[in-house]
Amino acid sequence: MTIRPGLLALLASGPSHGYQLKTGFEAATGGMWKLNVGQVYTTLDRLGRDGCVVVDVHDDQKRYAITAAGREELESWWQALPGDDSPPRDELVMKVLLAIAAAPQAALDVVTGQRTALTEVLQRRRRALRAEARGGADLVARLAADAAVVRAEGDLRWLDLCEARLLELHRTTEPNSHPVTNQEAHR
Amino acid sequence: MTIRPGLLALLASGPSHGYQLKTGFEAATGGMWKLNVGQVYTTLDRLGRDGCVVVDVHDDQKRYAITAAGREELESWWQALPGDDSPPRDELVMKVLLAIAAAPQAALDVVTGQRTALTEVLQRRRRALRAEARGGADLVARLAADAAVVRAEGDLRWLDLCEARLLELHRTTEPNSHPVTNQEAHR
DNA sequence: CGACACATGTAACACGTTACATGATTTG
DNA sequence: CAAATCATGTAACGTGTTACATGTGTCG
Repeated sequence: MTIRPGLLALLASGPSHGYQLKTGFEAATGGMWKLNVGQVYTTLDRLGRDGCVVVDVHDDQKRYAITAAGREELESWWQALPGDDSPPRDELVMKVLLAIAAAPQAALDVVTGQRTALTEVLQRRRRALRAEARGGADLVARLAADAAVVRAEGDLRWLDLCEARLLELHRTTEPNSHPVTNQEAHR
Repeated sequence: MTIRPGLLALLASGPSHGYQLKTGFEAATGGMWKLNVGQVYTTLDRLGRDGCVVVDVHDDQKRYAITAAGREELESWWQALPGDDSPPRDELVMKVLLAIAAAPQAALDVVTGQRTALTEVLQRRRRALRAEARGGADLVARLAADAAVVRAEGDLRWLDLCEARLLELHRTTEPNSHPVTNQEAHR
């Protein structure tokens, strides 16, 4: 994900300079996404090159302001569905699919390993969520915690599905003692 | 996500050359991830530089083989939990959080817009999943379709949560007057 | 023959990450 | 005064994306 639309979003409510955008971005994402300031400036350069922002210098400081083109690009981003154009490319999914392709009988190990690890993560995230609810955390922090929990729950459900399908496959393909071409199985 | 561990996974079941890895990778991911061959070669170069693979030339063709160091890196990858080290950085989450920060009153529009679009995507994915189940598609394709459905369902549940929280916030911060109908805004 | 898959690359660009350089202002 | 924050950058690197160059082999 690019910070480019994020900068446009922040600029939509008024011009500011680079450092302000950095702190604003980090605040908006609840501190989950720490930015290197350098990246902000290079991205602002590209935005300027593309006509999405304009600069005016005042008192040795640069103020960046969004343009009509910038608002247009931002509006498209608000409406665009993430991952609609590009396929999932989800790392967990890729890992399991590659495990199946590379070492079918080891794929189950990967699935169960991921599941036990993810289960712990989920418990931790649920605890964090409850703590925030009790502590009266701000909206952003709570929504982020919710997203993390929902994501982990979905991943776990999918891993269960993977296990079921893999077990079914093993039952049907090797009822007993079938010498699969796959001997080594990493180490 | 990097293709680097994917190449190692494919090489774990035997040496092959670049083009073979490209087609193998695409096959393993059910055609969801199309590779440019050039990327395979540059990644193999780096893997060679890092001692994860070795090359031997035969008949004008290069065969890449995984090394012990490569198997080690691969094993770490199998066990590593995606996104455990790095925060979520989920684009949908970032979009909503940035909308809240940049234009609180427009955030509800973004949420509902995303939800209606996502609902359609989910229906489409469910249809695709049923079609694959009927058509007896292969394991990889079905698991990928399952993942897409589970992901969309989770995102939708989270968007519902966002809407509820935002509505609650609007009720408490602007007690009367605006009855929260979420048209227009932005601009 | 001509199109297409096989096979190996290089070049240019966008973007994220890390690190570093430079100076002003604020504050303990 | 020293350290932290504010403010603006540059450089190097990994990686993904797109495009292009250059051959061989195969098949209709």
